[in-house]
Amino acid sequence: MKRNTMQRQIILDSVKELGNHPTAEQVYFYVSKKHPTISKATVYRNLAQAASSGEVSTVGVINGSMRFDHNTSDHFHFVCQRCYGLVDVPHFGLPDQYPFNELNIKKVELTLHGICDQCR
Amino acid sequence: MKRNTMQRQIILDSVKELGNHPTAEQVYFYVSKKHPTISKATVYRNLAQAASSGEVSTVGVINGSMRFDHNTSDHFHFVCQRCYGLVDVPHFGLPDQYPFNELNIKKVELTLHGICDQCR
DNA sequence: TATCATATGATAATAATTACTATTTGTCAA
DNA sequence: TTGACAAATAGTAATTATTATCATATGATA
Repeated sequence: MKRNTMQRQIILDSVKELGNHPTAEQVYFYVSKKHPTISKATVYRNLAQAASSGEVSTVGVINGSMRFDHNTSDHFHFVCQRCYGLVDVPHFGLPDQYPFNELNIKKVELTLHGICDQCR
Repeated sequence: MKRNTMQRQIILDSVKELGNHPTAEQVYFYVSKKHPTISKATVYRNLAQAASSGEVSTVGVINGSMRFDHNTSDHFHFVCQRCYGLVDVPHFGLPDQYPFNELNIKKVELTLHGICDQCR
């Protein structure tokens, strides 16, 4: 059965505290400050676990690294093609009458790609 | 200036012939049959180039590998969370009046995740 | 055909992630 | 509270996808 470890708690808290769609590496760096002996494998393991249980969500792989998201409510993303920064975009209802409704949809992922204000 | 090489041609043809959202590795395997001495780096290089020039499109990284798409017209995707198979989903118009219209959108990526018929 | 910039092939290097394993630690029952 | 044990951790090796490097080859152009 699942156990409650301090590492797990710190990792999940850190994702929330970081806020902005961090990579596993960034979570590791942040967590290391509070818990210097934590292993990178532990961070990866817990993030993967939390993602599969729905405690955090994933945005997908951007510029080679998976991006995690503390916000598990329905929303979409904008990603800058230059700096790879991520911005939340509010969810909007998708039509119900489209052909993909016959599929077994578990998750809808909508990502907008472009150049952010800072980068233009 | 850009040159027309046999390798480049074979690679682009192969993406079209394969049809179904191959990885670079799968393109390499397929291309190798026609051109046994081709280098994997050449395949990666040409796919990246073709993607940035718009000759092919990319679906994103799925299960650790970038998936390429010969279909450059506007459309969306369904990806099976078990077998990682990809299916095209017809494009539908997205609303114009949403907040993200103030952003500099170059590309809209919509991916549905679920379990495909074969896998259920 | 000579020139030269660009592409290729072969392979090394990198980066992200996962696998492995000895050790530690929550949890639960007595 | 303690003992037992399944599950998690730390540390590190291994894997996998992709990119970098560079000597050689080859399209394109004059």
